[in-house]
Amino acid sequence: MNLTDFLKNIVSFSPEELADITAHFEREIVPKNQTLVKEEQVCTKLYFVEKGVGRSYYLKEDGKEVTQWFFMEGKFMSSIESFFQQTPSLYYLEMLEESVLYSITRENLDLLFARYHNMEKLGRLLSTEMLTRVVNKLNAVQFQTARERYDYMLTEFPSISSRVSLGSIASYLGMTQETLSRIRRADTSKKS
Amino acid sequence: MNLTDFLKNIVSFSPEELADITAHFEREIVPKNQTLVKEEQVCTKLYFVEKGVGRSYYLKEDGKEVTQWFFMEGKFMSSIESFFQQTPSLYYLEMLEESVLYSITRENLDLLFARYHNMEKLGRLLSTEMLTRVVNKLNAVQFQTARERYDYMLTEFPSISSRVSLGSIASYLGMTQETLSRIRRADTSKKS
DNA sequence: TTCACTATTTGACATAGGTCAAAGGATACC
DNA sequence: GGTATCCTTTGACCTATGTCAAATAGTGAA
Repeated sequence: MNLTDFLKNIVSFSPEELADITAHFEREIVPKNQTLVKEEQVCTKLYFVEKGVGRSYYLKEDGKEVTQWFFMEGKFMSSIESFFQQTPSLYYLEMLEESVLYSITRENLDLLFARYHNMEKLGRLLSTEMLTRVVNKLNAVQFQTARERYDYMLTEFPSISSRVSLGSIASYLGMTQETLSRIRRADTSKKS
Repeated sequence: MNLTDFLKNIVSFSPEELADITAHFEREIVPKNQTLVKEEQVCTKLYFVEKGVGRSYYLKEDGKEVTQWFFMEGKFMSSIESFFQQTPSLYYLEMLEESVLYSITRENLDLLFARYHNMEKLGRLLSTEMLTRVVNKLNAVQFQTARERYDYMLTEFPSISSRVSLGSIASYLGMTQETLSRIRRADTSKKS
């Protein structure tokens, strides 16, 4: 999914708007396991994932990584609160595969928000969409069994299990990797 | 917190914009325990809570109510996905106290979004703010003990415990009311 | 191919918080 | 003011999932 097509599908930008907007993004190719933002740093960019997968995570007091979200192709990725409030990030951002990203700085994004009414609209729509996704996860995490949470995740991120390590997925789902491993075992024995 | 002041604090609207925007809202006074939206209905309005407290909740298969969110004075309240996608609501909305609300329909809101660039900006800012709140709750619910989740809630909704029933709060926090009751007991014995 | 390292699976056991049931307390209605 | 109803607390017991430790399987570098 490329950036221009993605934007066109959400808001009907004029060709001029679209050209100006995309001109403010910078293409970046980053290797597997690249960290984009560390905890405590201010996140200076918003990224569009054209190719690859990323995740945000934080470290618990005991040093364990907890995945907060996965960012697949065709999604925007950032440490949202840090990026928008320009405060130190609570999260790390990293790419889990070699990836093609389009990045935009806060200043340029603000400039586009101010310049184009349609751009604000895009921001509003993407942010309500993300909100409903997070609410879905919240409901899954809060009231479902480990088993059901795993099923929820497969609908939210269908291709994830083959692309991302067990431990990253388990912490995203709020369970240990042992538990996730046992769930998968139950699955394979059932379906064979 | 009244609507005009609230709006002014977020985006610098001109007086004309502000007057036109607020003119599209309707003041409603609703009694305690009034249901605004039922499950399966499309939520037709977005509400601003001037006075009172509301909550959204859904019913689990076993019929138990699960509180999804509380809406205090000075916040917007709706079944967001239903309102924006015009799909049947997964949630009930109800007011837990006698309340003063300002409501706007989807058509009027869309009209204002289209008419004022600043209005889109307001929508974007409110929606990212809500997103960070939901993310905070998600982190609390997913990785904290019952005790810590209770503390999180007191920072998010400081006055809630005296205004809302134990059961509503417990389900919001993803625990049973028995557990919440035990936490509170531990609190009072500690602090005396 | 082998070695070294990392990721996953499995087992035994521990525990936070759930369930069920009953007893108090508080509230509201007649 | 009494009684019905609802809300909160308490107790006894149970279960899903966590913890810890070890075995096994995968993967990449040389």
